[in-house]
Amino acid sequence: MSTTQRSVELEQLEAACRRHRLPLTVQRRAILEALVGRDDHPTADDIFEAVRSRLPELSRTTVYRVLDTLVRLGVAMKISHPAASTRFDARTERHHHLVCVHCEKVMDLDAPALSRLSIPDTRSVAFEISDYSVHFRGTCGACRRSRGRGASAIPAPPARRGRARRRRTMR
Amino acid sequence: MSTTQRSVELEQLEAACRRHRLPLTVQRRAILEALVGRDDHPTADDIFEAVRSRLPELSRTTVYRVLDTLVRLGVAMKISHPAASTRFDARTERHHHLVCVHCEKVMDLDAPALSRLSIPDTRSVAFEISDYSVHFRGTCGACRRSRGRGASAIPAPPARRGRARRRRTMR
DNA sequence: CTGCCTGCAAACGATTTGCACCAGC
DNA sequence: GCTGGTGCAAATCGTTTGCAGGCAG
Repeated sequence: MSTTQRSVELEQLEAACRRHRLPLTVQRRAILEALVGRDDHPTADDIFEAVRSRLPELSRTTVYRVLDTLVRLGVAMKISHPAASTRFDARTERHHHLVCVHCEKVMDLDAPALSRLSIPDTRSVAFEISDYSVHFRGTCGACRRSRGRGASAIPAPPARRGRARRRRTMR
Repeated sequence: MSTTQRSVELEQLEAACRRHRLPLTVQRRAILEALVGRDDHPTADDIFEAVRSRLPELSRTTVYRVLDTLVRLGVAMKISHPAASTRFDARTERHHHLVCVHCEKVMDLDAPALSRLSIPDTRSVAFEISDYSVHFRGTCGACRRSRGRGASAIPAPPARRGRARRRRTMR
């Protein structure tokens, strides 16, 4: 799918770069494209792995820097997540998340009713709300199957992900 | 406030420890007390600093381990936050958060209407929802004042917090 | 007693920074 | 050509782990 078709997001990036007089580099395009192409809320390292095949010279540092730029340009978002590493999302319209407390997977949830909540009055704390999202915690299908009903009140700690072991002589 | 008065949370901890046959150590008490005593959603390191004055022997490792235990016992929660380090909260009932996108401060928001949302149907994705919270993004009073209305679409990166520089010869 | 817990030091993983070079515009 | 971007290596920060005692029950 799509070598020629430019996604809406890519056009948003071009516009934003022009507006802020930031160069539209190959890396910025490629990283945004990789982010748009998936809905699993990847970490910076996930993106690095994904883009590497097309841009072998790419460095992890650049991925961090570009993702940060995309967020500042409003083309991507960091999503709130209790896990160690930050996850990103190219969907910037209002939507909600299902977070599995066992494996920490995040799924998108579109629920029009939830996207029309009345914004609470926060003038007393001088907070100006610009947007919101609802986070649902629970157990995903896979974890439900793999743990049966006997699950204790103490959930097992989620498996650590790591960056697929490379570097460092691993002795 | 309270050298003698035991908070509800402390009693919950005692009960939970007894139930799971876990020893009720000084550190567990002290750390939970520190967490209960504040509403700014501290990081593990914030707690470490806070408890150190009373327990000078305390190690950072223990803080991490105890916070993790408190979460597993259901006496505290990790809160979802886009920032690097995990933040904790001793309020375990359903409530909501205001997160400043500039300074990353988190404020609690009680809004009974928001706590009675109808749970969406997630059977199609086999996800079992156990609880939820609403995250509002926006600008807090302090940041609003310190940045005037001319604030560009590019928010400044939030100041890094760090752990108040200690260790490492700092050359 | 016995097992879980703590402190310490070191390992680790995620992210940032300093610097020299390179690429959009 | 100027300005900001990128790659590399090393530094940092947050968090976890291995191991030798210690303490609650």
